This record gives sequence, structure tokens and C-alpha cells, in this order.
Amino acid sequence: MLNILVVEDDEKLRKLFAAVLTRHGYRAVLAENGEEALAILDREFISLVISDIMMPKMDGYQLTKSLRDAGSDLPVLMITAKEDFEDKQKGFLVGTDDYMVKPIDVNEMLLRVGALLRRARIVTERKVVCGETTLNYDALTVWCDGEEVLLPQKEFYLLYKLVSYPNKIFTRQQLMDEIWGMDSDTDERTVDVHVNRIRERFKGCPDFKIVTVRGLGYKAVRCPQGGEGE
Amino acid sequence: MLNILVVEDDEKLRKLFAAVLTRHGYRAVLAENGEEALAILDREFISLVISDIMMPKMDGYQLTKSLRDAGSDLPVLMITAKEDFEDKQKGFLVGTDDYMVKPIDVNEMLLRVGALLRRARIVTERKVVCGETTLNYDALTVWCDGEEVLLPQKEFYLLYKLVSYPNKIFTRQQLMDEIWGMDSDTDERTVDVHVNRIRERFKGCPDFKIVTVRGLGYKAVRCPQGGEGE
DNA sequence: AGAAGGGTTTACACTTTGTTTACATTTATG
DNA sequence: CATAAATGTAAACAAAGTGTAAACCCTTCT
Repeated sequence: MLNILVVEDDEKLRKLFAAVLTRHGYRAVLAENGEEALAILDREFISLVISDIMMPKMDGYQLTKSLRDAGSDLPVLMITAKEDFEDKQKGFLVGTDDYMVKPIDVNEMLLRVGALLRRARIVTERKVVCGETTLNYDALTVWCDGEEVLLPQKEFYLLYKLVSYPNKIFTRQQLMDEIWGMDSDTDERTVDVHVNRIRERFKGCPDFKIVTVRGLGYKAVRCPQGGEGE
Repeated sequence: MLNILVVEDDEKLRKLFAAVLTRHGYRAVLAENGEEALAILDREFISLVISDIMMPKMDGYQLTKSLRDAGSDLPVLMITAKEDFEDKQKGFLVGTDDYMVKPIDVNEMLLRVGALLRRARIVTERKVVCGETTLNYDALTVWCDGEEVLLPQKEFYLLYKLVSYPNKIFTRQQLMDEIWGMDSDTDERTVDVHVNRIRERFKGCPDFKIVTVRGLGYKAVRCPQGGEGE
């Protein structure tokens, strides 16, 4: 499922967009301004941002600029009012990928979202390769040892996160925030259980291992491969 | 060899596209505007059109419209500048199949060309083969296991869609949008019921399987066959 | 060694999601 | 017009995924 972050201060619009996106198989994540958006981006895997320009606290330009400055190439679809439009260079100079002028036609929005996602997917195939093993984010599958396994969502996202940043230690809290969402009231121990399930499932896989870092959390390590001797 | 018609008034771009396409095994046919393009289409067998929107004499919208009015469903990949987008209805309503926003990334272009051709082939051949099984779009029939079965529309289209893109996961919503239409108010669960009917009907068929991806949707997988090769 | 503080494992309960069935409604067909 | 076929709806049912808790097992530190 693709997560789309909608950054819009007008509640009505926000809800409208969310409804439309949800209806078309995306998951909409909502923020009222750029600050909130950045916080969310920090902890959730977002595939595309739809952002208004005029907003309190942090506007769309600033938001996009922050993203680009941080080296992200997340696609951004900007929403402008006609009035804002005068300084249209501004928007694109900071790295917007596309824009729409209010009033928004939701079908147009869907088309643009589709086109941007297609492009983004082309540029960044969402796969992680680790030795002979490949994780396919879109299919929730792991190709390992000659067969493709379909994982449950939580397990997959957890594994994907860990394997995407090999050797990086994640605290349980970080993992919870990212995969369960900030406002989940699930117990931290649950992470352990899922790690256990993943370990069980891939105990035969020679390419990676999930290592416990006592007192801190977990990390994935790539295992050096046996073209060499044992 | 597939012929691709490039309609672009900027000579530099035209040559760039031609070079890239040629290098990847297509034959590029060039036109400077819509009028020229139509003339060429009249006398050459073209598989796909890549057209700029803004051009002298006849623009991309008009070209596409002429094509569609003449009953052609040739795939058209439109190239737009961001500014063209103002009169948004225009582009998509006349039947563009996909679009790219300038500046064009040629790799992206190739991928989109590939995708469109693939889709077009499915559309024009109007049948999909999967192992020993053949789906015939025009007759709504499935040749499987030595006999031809006529399916009800919904069941057929659903199956056809899934089998046309093996391994690709479709959300219920995507399938609804495609087969029932965007503004259908039919319940998503209905998809399940049809999937169930299809499964029941083809439980003996060894060539494909419809797999549930919990929390996401459905996908078709081709079953590796004993003995047979590719 | 023994206690304390993690971490792991297991079993189970609960929730969410998908499947199946029966039936009502609509649409095609003779 | 009658009948059958196709489709949609609803409800009962089944299963997978997920979370909780408790028991167990290490490591570390005094």
C-alpha cells in the first residue's frame, strides 16, 4: 500500500483528498502544515507528498526545500491558489515535481499522482537486495533461496526497515513509531515477537541476520557469503 | 521491428528521442507537427506515438483527437511542459494514454514506451496466454484443459485483468475502478465474491492461481508447469 | 552464586480480513 | 412473458495476523 502525505491546512480539503485517495487504494496520511509534515516524514514511509503552498507555521515552499536539502527526492505535488501563482518560479525552483491550481479537480489529482508515482517507481525501484535475497516492497515478498515468500505486513515492513539500513541499530521505539505509527499504544515487546517470527521464518537464509543489541534494540547484518570457504 | 512516431517541433529533442529509441531496438519515424504526423500515419504502420503538445500547425491535442475520432486506439505518450497543464481537461479527455512532463528523462521514456506497448499488445491481440490456458477477450471465453468456457462479463474481465499482469497486486478498488467504472457504488466485497466464483470455476486449472494478499488485494500467479518450457 | 534486568519463546486470545453461502435483484434470452 | 443467467448484498463462517502475557533463559554485576 502506498502512503501519500496530504499537507493542507483547510480541513475540508484535507478530508476530501484523503477520502478520494483512500477510495483509490492509497493510504492517506494527514498533516496541517509543513512542520507536522516533516515530523511524519521522519517516521513513516511516504511515497508522495501533496502539499498546499499557503499554510501557517511552515508553508509548502519551505517544506519542499527542507526535503530537498535533506537529499530526498520524494515526489511533491504542489497545490496553489491562483493568487499565489504570480511567483510560480518560486515553487519549482525548490524542487516541486508537479503542481495543480485551485480549485482542485480530484480526477486530475489522481492522474497526476499516478504519473508521479509511476515516474518515482521507475527511478527508485523499491527493492532491497542483500546477497541472494531480495525484498520487494510493493509485493511484500521476499525472494530467498529459490522461492518467493509473501510476508504479513508488519513482519515485512519490520524486516524491510532493518535490512534497508544494515548495521544501523533501531530502538524498539523507533521501529514502533515507523511501522505502527506514533500514536499506537501497542507494547514495545511486540517488536520482539515479530523479530522472533522473522528469525524463525528465515532461519535458513544465509544472507542476513537480525542481531539483538542488548539495551538498545535490533539491527540487521549482511552475512559475508560463501563463494569463499566456510 | 516496432515503429515509433516521434512528433516534436524542437529538432534537438526529436533527434535525441530518435537516437535513444533506435539504440533500443525501435525504429523511429519523425514528424515536426501534427499534420506531418497524420500524413505519416496514413502510409506507415506505427505502433506508438510520442508527441509533444505545443507545436505549430497542429498540436498534440488535435493530433490525438484526430486519431481517436478516426477510431484508432494507437497508444499516445504525450510530452507536456508544466505550463501546458492549465487547460487540463483537454489532454486526458482526448485519449492520451500516458504523459511525461519536461524535462524528459530518456530512461523513463523508454520504460513508459515499454509499458504502453505491452499494454497495447494485450489490448490489440485481445487474448492472453498462460501456460495451456488462453483467455479470449472478444469472446469472453477461456480455453483451458481441452475445452472452451464462456464466462460472465465481470468474472472474465476480472480474470483477464489479473492474468494480464501476473504477480502484480491489485487492490479491490483498482479492480473496481477498472471493471465496474470509477463511479460505481458497488461494494468492494463484491470483488471477493467474483474471485471466489473464478476460483471455483478454475479449481482444476493448473496454469494460474489467484492469490490473496492480505490487507492489500489480489494477484494472479502463473504456476510453473511440469515438463513444459517457455 | 544469586539477583536483576533484559531478551526469547510459547501459547493463546482477539481482531481484522477474507471466504462462502444463500438469497434478492437485475438483466438477458427464448 | 417466463425463464434462466448474471450480478450484487448480506450474513455466517473461517482464517490469518497481531498483541499480550507468562514462563523461560541469558548476561552482567555485585
